[in-house]
Amino acid sequence: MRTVSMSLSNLILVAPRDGIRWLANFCWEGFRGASGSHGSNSSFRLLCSKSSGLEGGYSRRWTRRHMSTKTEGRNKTNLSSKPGSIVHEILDGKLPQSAALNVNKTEIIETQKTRYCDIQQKIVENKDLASLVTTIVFDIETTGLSREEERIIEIALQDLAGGENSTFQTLVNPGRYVPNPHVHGITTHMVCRPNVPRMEELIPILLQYVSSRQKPGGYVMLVAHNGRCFDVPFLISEFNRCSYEIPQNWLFVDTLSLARELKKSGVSRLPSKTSLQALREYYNIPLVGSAHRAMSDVRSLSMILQRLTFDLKLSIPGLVGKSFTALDCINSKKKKKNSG
DNA sequence: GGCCCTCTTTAGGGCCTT
Repeated sequence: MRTVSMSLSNLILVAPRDGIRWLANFCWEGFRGASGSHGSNSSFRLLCSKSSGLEGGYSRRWTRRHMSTKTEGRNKTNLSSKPGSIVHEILDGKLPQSAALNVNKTEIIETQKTRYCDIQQKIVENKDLASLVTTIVFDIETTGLSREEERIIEIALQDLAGGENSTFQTLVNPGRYVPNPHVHGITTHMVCRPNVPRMEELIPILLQYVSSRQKPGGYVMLVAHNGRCFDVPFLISEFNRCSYEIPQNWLFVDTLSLARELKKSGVSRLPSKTSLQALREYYNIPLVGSAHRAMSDVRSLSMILQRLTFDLKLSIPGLVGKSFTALDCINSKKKKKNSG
């Protein structure tokens, strides 16, 4: 009987051949651990933040206010114990800007490309390295579909390892009118509030959260449905807008691609549609919370990922082999521009 | 906007994400 505390690394190391079933068990335990707990809310006090209104304009006045995000789980991590470091980063305005890119952008992009490829290749070739992979399912809600013009208004993540702070969710203040509450139920009034963090305030917290879940010297595999075309490019766009970059050790997996692959293989009688809702209904996964809210979709996707990987006989190295990087998204966009 | 399918590849339409 596997327990939540048993790490995926141990499972993979002991007998890689059974990685498929173990991944499924692991996901299930992680999900059950997170959803079954009452959790603990963690509020991060940000001493400095830009105040904003519906029009999206910034006030340069730094204000003291309480900003809340929410985490759940059982094991302690260094996230909640070090709010000061988050405050420090924002106080000093030490945004990890890509100043170096201005020096020799091409050279750095090539270096990053090599590094990204190295990570994927190494994990696929050396299954022991799979123990260093942290699998996090995530979802975003936005004001619309265009990453150029729209903004993120909610983000949720779930570390499939479970434990305390295994989930992270927060509304995001877009500083503008929310035109599509009929889609997700998130209204302008809910997000355009002083205690709702703006994206530039949230990113350092998000980076620290993911970092807190990461194993020493490890990698992060972020999973989203239709992530390749929507969530990841949207995230890249928002990071860039706030002068941040997606960390180099983040790999991404798109469950839409997995579902399409499974459908194509004929192994499973998947429905013609491969939307999140269709997959949830096909696998008889109960809806937790409101559909189209970020955490609800994350919980559904955590279960769907488990089932898809089981049906596709995929272990962690197999998933990594199907992953892509932020740079892949950026490069494909550039190729499209050049060819057009 | 990338991916997949087909009545296809010299293309177009639908899915999927909010």
